Formats: sequence, structure tokens, C-alpha cells
Amino acid sequence: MPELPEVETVRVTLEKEISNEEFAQVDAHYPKIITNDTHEFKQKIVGQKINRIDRMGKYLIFILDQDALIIHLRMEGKFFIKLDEPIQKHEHVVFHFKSGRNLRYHDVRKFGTITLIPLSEYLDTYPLNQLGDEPKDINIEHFYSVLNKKNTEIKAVLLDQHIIAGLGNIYVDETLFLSHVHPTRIASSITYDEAKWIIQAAIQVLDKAIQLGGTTIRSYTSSLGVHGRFQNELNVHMKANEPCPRCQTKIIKMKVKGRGTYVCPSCQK
DNA sequence: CCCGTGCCCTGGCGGC
DNA sequence: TGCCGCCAGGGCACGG
Repeated sequence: MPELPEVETVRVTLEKEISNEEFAQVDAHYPKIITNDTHEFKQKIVGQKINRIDRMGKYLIFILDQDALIIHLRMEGKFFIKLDEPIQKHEHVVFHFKSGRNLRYHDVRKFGTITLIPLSEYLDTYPLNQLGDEPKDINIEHFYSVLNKKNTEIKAVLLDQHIIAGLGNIYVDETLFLSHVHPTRIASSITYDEAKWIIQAAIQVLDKAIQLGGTTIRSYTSSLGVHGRFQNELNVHMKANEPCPRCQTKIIKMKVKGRGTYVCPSCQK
């Protein structure tokens, strides 16, 4: 489940590995991953070079000569760099470079998406034009005024990428724990100070996770075998029945808007 | 506009 | 041991 820190880890690794590579051919073994018309996609991308790799929220953005390649890894998307060797199970899209190396998109659940959009439009086009600011760029007054109008649980608001970009299930649980806010609180009841604590906690959690290369739990590993270490820093996520690090109360697992949610019932209000 | 539900997909796990 | 059924989850389409 790559969230902002895992995607950033992938971005850094990929930029180091494949900047300046030129696309020679694309094999789409499972074409649904690519949201463009497959034929047009291949025709356009061949001959372009990777100049830079950016990230916005959980999206990776390959800056090519004419177009931006916009990638969302969803739950289990990952990349591998290989030479020409047999295709493995779950390698759905293979980008062949002129150098002879391949970039392989691997995704057990096939939920990820890859989209090619001209450089002149990509920031003003779906999906990136829908994206809210990341926690580090959020204006607190504006965020507070948005919360004020929301009649839904705070956890759902923090997961909404239109409002705030980069947080997923793990980091929302951790952010709410650090800010002492209970995930089922109705957003409009959040005070200005709590809104400020939430943003500060989100920034702190994401920064720490980026420093540690992200979180490796379940089946998710970063690209190229990189393993994050933030799982050792988790306070509540996946900690059902363990003592709260602050007050020793048992962490409970509950459902919030259908999402597995971990909370300290005593010190999150 | 706002919010809830179901869908996409497959490996892994619990239950028997 | 083997099989079945269900769950996980980000984001969108759709419906009330």
C-alpha cells in the first residue's frame, strides 16, 4: 500500500536508475493498466527520454521530452529494472529502453494506472488537477474552513486526496494518534487547534517515514528490493490489543468507512 | 453539491 | 491436506 513516503522512496530510486533512458518499445501484457489507447500510447512514448521523475501526492510523474507519464501504484504496484529475460507473473507492462534494460510494472491486484499526457496539459488535466495540497503545503486556515463544512468522519476527510494529498490508511491512523484525535470525530467538530495539530502530525509522520524509506508491511516492498523501516515506528496501525505507547490502554481495531482503523480509545478524543 | 455503496482484482488466511 | 469463501484497499462511477 504505497502512500506518499513509499512513492517518494520509489521516485528517488527510479530517478537515480533510469534518468536519461530512452523508450524503444512497450509491451502491454495487461493493457487495462494503461488508461490511454494502447496503440497511441506506444506510438507516442517510443523515442522519448526520461528527463526527470517527480511526485505529487501518491502519483509518480516521469517527465519525458513531450509528455508526462503519470503512474499510480494503488495497493501493490511496483517497478523492477531488468535485462531481457522471461516475463514473470504479474509483470503487466514492460518498457524496453534503447540501452537494452527494461522497466517492468508489476502489480498483483492490477489496480494501478499509467497515463500519458502532454507536458503542456498534465497539471491542468485529470487526475493531477483534482489533487489537494500535501500536508507540508496546506494552508491551515483553508483546511480548517474545509473541515468546518464537512459532515463526515475526520478519517474519511484525511483519506480524500482532493482535500489533502498523500495520506493513506496507515499514515492517517498514525497522524490521528499523534494529534490525539479520534478517527470517528465529525470533521466539523474539529477545532482550529486540532486542525493545526493534525497537519503538524501528518508532516512529522510523513517526513520520518521518508527518512526511513517508507513502511514495509504485508506484501508491499518498494521497487528494486528496497525495504522501508518505518513499520518499526508505528504507534497504532496493526497494533490491535497491544498497549498504547502513551497511556498503555489496549489499542483497538475498528471499521471507519469500511477501512480497518486502529485507535487508542483512551487518549484519542 | 454531498455522501454512501459497489466495483475493480487476486493472494492469503480462517474455517472445516 | 485441500478446498471454499471472504477480506484487504484507493479511487471512481453511480445513485439517492
